[in-house]
Amino acid sequence: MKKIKKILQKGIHLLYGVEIDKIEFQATRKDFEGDITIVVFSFLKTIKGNPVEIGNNLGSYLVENVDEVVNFNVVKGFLNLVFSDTYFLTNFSEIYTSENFGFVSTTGDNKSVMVEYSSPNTNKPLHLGHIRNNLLGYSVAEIIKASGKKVYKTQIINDRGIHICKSMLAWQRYGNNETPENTGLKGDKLVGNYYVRFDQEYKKEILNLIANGYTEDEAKKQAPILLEAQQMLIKWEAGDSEVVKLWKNMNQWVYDGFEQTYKNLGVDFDKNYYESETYLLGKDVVANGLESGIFFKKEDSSVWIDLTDEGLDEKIVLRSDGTAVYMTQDIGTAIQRIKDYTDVGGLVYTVGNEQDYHFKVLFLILKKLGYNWAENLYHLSYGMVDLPSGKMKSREGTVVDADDLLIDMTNTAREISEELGKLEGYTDGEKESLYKTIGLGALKYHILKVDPKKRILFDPAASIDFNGNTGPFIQYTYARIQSILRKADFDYSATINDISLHPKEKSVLKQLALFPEIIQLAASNFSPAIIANYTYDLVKEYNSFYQSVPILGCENLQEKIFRTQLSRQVSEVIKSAFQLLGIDVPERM
RNA sequence: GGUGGCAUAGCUCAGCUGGAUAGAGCACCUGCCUUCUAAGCAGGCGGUCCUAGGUUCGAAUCCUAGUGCCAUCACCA
Repeated sequence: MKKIKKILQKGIHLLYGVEIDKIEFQATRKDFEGDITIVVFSFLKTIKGNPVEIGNNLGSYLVENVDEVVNFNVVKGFLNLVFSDTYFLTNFSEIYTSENFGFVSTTGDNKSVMVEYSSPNTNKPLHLGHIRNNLLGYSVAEIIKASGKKVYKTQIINDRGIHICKSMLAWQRYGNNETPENTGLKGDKLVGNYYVRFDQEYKKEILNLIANGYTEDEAKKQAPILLEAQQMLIKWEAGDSEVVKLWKNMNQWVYDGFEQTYKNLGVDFDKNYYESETYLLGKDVVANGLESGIFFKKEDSSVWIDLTDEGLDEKIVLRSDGTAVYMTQDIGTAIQRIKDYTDVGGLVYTVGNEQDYHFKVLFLILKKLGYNWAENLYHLSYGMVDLPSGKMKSREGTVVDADDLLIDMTNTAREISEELGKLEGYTDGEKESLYKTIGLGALKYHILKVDPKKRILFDPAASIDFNGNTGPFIQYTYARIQSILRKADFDYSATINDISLHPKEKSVLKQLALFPEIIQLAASNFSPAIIANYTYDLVKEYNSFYQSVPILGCENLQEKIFRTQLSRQVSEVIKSAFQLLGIDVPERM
């Protein structure tokens, strides 16, 4: 492409005596003949004349002077160039023989990136919203890795605060010493139940107080159970051994439960941070910033930062009683991370778009504190997952539970597979693992294919599709290719360079060649959706090719070899692309 | 009210830094399993790209204003 650009510039100079440094190439649209299109319109400012005539002149010049260009045509102001089959075949053999096609290996020059995702509260189980968060964060981490940077995956566990005390208190009052062991419940589910229980009791007490003449606002503040929870938080901060013991116990239950869900979901972390361990550092930093004048203190001794010059408000960073707020601990956590990993030059936060403002402020504060890495902070902000009934609310029980959803998806995959009945010879264990691969593939693809910043409407009643633009469709194509490769019991390692290409082969080839730039594009946009949509297009092209021409049944050996190689390469790219999305591919289905 | 995001086919979504007649899937209707896996392929139906202006040879895409939905503007996290 660079070569053509150079020659074209030379040609323009020769024919018209002017210099043009910006020349744009684009893939030729399907309905026209050609491979690459140059838009002649954009030259009209420097070259006066009829665009069609200019196109014809430049086209002839290129055909004469560039070996790879064998033909051209001009439609209106569009110059379509036709490339030789040799060019495509050479291109393919480079792709076919390259190791990890499309992936850029990590080099020492690039600063590492830390990607934060998941970051749950430890008072309730994970739900569909967390699933989107986890899938996005995990996938973006994989994509950045593939684009050539070292990546650390991390989460911040929100293990302190009033919400934790609520579950603790309800368990103390109504728990009868229930444990995950003696109930058989997952730890996060057990704790979540008591969080809901707290809310029920709290609401009862409010109604009671209102009946006794309190206003609603008063009742909400004066309910005994809430006061008791607040007492508990104070005791926790003071290090009360009884409370801390209970806290550790119940948090551990939750961690064990999360562990299982993460494992089922197929995500992992290199390092966990706990809010209870970083908020103190945040407080120190605020104290220093107060001395250097970045923050200021109000009469009630709360500490603030003034961001009105940046078009934002004043924002609190420390309460009047000296305790930390959300912002305080986030400042501390960020700094702690760079301390722990000195090679990290930037942080990515996977957090819902309801916190856009928070992160804008956080990034500004860190910049004002003078950290050079503060230039490389990115809030991977994504839209909420809403149900037809509206927002999901844990306290009201209107959530789609993560574990339940994973089981549902596996069940659906099982039903469909059994109906199709293509798995003779598979053991029960192999089947179950396949159902999980397919079910999870459907769910993950369904969520990842949409642009992160858009909100998703999830209807549990209308089940996720397994046909069309879906994970299983792509997995199916992969499995089909594997089946061909299993049957290809001949040597297809030779390099093919002198056959004439079928249009369908050419389309597949063009789509394949895009993979490296797609990875870079997805990385710079932090968007798994770009990978998903690319893969879908590739698979569509391949299936069309598959149905139009024979592969193993091909009579010409050269063509047979080439088509087998092409199929294999497509399956490799599917596998790589799905790896970036955290989706497995099956050998059969 | 201030700020930010979103708005494309009945539904779910693509459409890259402006380019040709706006594309897929689902749903609905036709065809295709005697050949490498039909979770597939080929075709049909379906559009005021929210509205109105502007910039440009050219706008779904950029700018301005408006409308609608969502989020946010807490000594909650």
